[in-house]
Order: sequence, then structure tokens, then C-alpha cells
Amino acid sequence: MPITTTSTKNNKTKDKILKVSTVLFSKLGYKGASVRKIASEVGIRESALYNHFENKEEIFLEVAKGIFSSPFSLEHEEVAELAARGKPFLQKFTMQYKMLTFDKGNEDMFRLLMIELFQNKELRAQFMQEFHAKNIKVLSEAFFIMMQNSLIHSSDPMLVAYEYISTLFYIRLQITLMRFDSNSTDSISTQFEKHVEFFWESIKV
Amino acid sequence: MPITTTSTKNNKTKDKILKVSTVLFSKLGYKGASVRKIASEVGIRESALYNHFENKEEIFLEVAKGIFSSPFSLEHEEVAELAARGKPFLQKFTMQYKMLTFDKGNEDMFRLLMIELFQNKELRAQFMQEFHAKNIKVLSEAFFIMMQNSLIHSSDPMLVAYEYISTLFYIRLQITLMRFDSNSTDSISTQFEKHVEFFWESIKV
DNA sequence: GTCTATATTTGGATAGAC
DNA sequence: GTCTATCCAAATATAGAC
Repeated sequence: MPITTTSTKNNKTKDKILKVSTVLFSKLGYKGASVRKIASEVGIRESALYNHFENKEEIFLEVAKGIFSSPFSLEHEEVAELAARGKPFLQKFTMQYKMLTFDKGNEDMFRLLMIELFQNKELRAQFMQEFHAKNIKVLSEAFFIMMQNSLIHSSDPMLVAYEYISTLFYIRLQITLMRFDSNSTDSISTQFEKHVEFFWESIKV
Repeated sequence: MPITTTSTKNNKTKDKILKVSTVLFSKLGYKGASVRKIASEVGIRESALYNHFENKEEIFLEVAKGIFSSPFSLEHEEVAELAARGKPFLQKFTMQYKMLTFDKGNEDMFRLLMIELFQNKELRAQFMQEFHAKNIKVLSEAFFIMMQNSLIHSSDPMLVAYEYISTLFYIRLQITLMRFDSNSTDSISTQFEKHVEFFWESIKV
């Protein structure tokens, strides 16, 4: 008995509403994605939407849940194991980040986050926690281990983590922008790998 | 005969409209800042607005001009001179960036840019050009000079520039987010200086 | 240049028949 | 659960008096 994220029952319309809403919210933002457009795209009347959701806000909140539900992350043991080897950790972490960047669903969620970031206090708080603090935590733990193993120069692990994640974020933002305009990301797609190389060369003993 | 940026004549109302619009657009975005709210805040009727601007779009475009009009930047000669000394260049460049981050007017413009980034193709193009490409150009020129003077390790100046600017951008975004919620930026305000130190230690010969 | 009045469109939401 | 019909509020914008 597999349980879907949200609805326990077979609810095709509700699912379609969420699917359509995700696309529209992440393209047009909360205000831009009107109930009219959503209903029209789903293929039903606006009034029918209200059989599945209380109001527009509820649809949005359901969609927005997806923003911070990262499909994968490194296990604590895996972090320790990889960090002890140094560079492999950075490679693994960065490739996961790259995957998220190019994954269609996560791309939509990232765009939605960026669009609503300054319009939604709750999203800002979650951004700081889930996108920033969590990454800083994992990375600084890894860098700390690398320092203990004398693989990299000793300094503040949190600072090193900050420096590392900031570039990943910037690459992700740029790529998301380019893809939104259907521009080629060829010139920037290897930036993640270049970042790993540059950074590792910078910090290694 | 000093000429104001936009209006040659003394036009107090028009100036007030622009001032109010700047605040509202940068808080609520294009859609959120209604003509009603603008007029109300200015202290006139909506219809009176149309004596000064064709429509809402025109007001926005006028306000948006301010996004990419950086108040200061380094002269070409100054870049060369400072870059030849290495670290002083990074310090100067970064302090200018920090000033922009904390400057009220530029803070509003940066927020407006972030809010509308995914809603406005023209803004995206300008962001890539004015915020990214221009900075990469200045920085890579400086790093190139440092390499020629054997102050830093030889590598791709563009890559080094990319790594450098990405962190500055991330710090700026975080600070702008915190200030938007009136949160203290004490813990992060020295991040710019830390970035200079960390980066210089990473690249210096 | 500003006001009142009004037109028009869009958007969120409900009532009630099927 | 979906439809038609309808309501109400908000938003952009114009006409014309003062």
C-alpha cells in the first residue's frame, strides 16, 4: 500500500491541480498564477477547484512543501567516511548539488523559492535554515574532519563551508536563470567541477 | 543649472511618485505595488498619477533604471594600480561591494532586482551583464595582473574571478534578506572581510 | 494638476442544479 | 465532483468638471 506524499486516495484531479499549480506558481509566482489560469490549465472550472482545496493559499502551501524536501542528502556516516578522504567528499557533495540544479522538479521549486523569497517571511526563514544552515552544518563537519586528518589547512570550518556553499548557490542561480530563458548552459555546466578543483587546490595541505 | 536624473523641471509630485514607487516596488514587487497604494501613499488620487506617467509600467521602468546605475566603480587605472599590489585591490573592491550592500537606495534596488528577476526577461539579461559579466571583467583583469606580478598562483583569471564574486553575491543576498526582516546582521557583517582574508590566503604565492 | 465619477477587466470565491 | 451563474473586491485606466 504505497502512500503518496499528500493524498492517500486516488485523486487524479487533485494531483493534476497540484502538478499544474507547481508549474504555474514556479513560472509566474503566487500572484501571477491566478486561480483562473490554474483551473483553465487543469481543464476544469474555477469552482471545481474548491472541491479539492479550501482556497488558493492552501494550494500554494501544498506546492511549497516541495521546496525543502530534498530528495537525497548524505548520511552522517557517509559524510565522515568521505570527509576522511578529503576531495572525494567535495566531489560527491557537489555532484549531488549539481543533480538538484538540473533536476526538473527541483528546478521548479528553486525558482519558486527565488520568486517568493522576498514576499514570504516563512520562506525566508526556511531558506536560511534548509538551504543555508543545513548545508553549512554538513560541510563544516566535513571540513573539520579534513583538518583533523591534516588533509587541509587548519582554519574555521564554518568559514570554509560558507565560502564553499556560496559558489555552489551562485552557479545554481545562474543556471536556473539561463534555463528559464531556454539559454544554453554549456558554458557554465562544468563550473561545478571547476569549483571543486579550484577549492580543493586552495585548501589542501 | 543642475539637471536631475529624470525630470528637468521642478516636479515635486513626479519625484514623490518615483520615491514612493521605489519603496513599494522594492517591497511588494511589480504586482504587489498597486497604483492605488502608490497614489494613496503619495497623497493623491489614482487618476492624478496619470498626469505624470502614461501607466504603471512606465513608473516601474523609471524606477528600475536605478537598479543598474552603480554609484561608484573603480577606474581602469585604479584597478591596474591596486591589482599590482595584490591584496589591496581585493580589499578596496570588496569594501565598495559592502557599501553597496548596506546603502539604503542600493538595498532597495537589489531587492527589487531579486523580486522581479524571474518575472522580467530584460532584468535577467541586465543582471547577467551588469551584475555578473562586468564584475567578472574587472576582477579577472585584476587577477591577471596579480598573476603577471607573481603575487598569486597562475590559473584562469576568469575562474578565480567567478569564485570571488560568487561569495560576495551570496553575502549580499543574505544580508539583504536579514535586513528585510529587520534581523540583526551583526553575525554576518564581517563576512566580507573574512572573505578577503580567506581568499587571499588561498591564492597568494 | 487634481478631483469625482465611472468604465472595464481580472481575480478569488460561493450557491445551487445536475 | 463538475457545471453555470453570480457576487464582490481590487486593479488599471479614462472622461470631464474645477
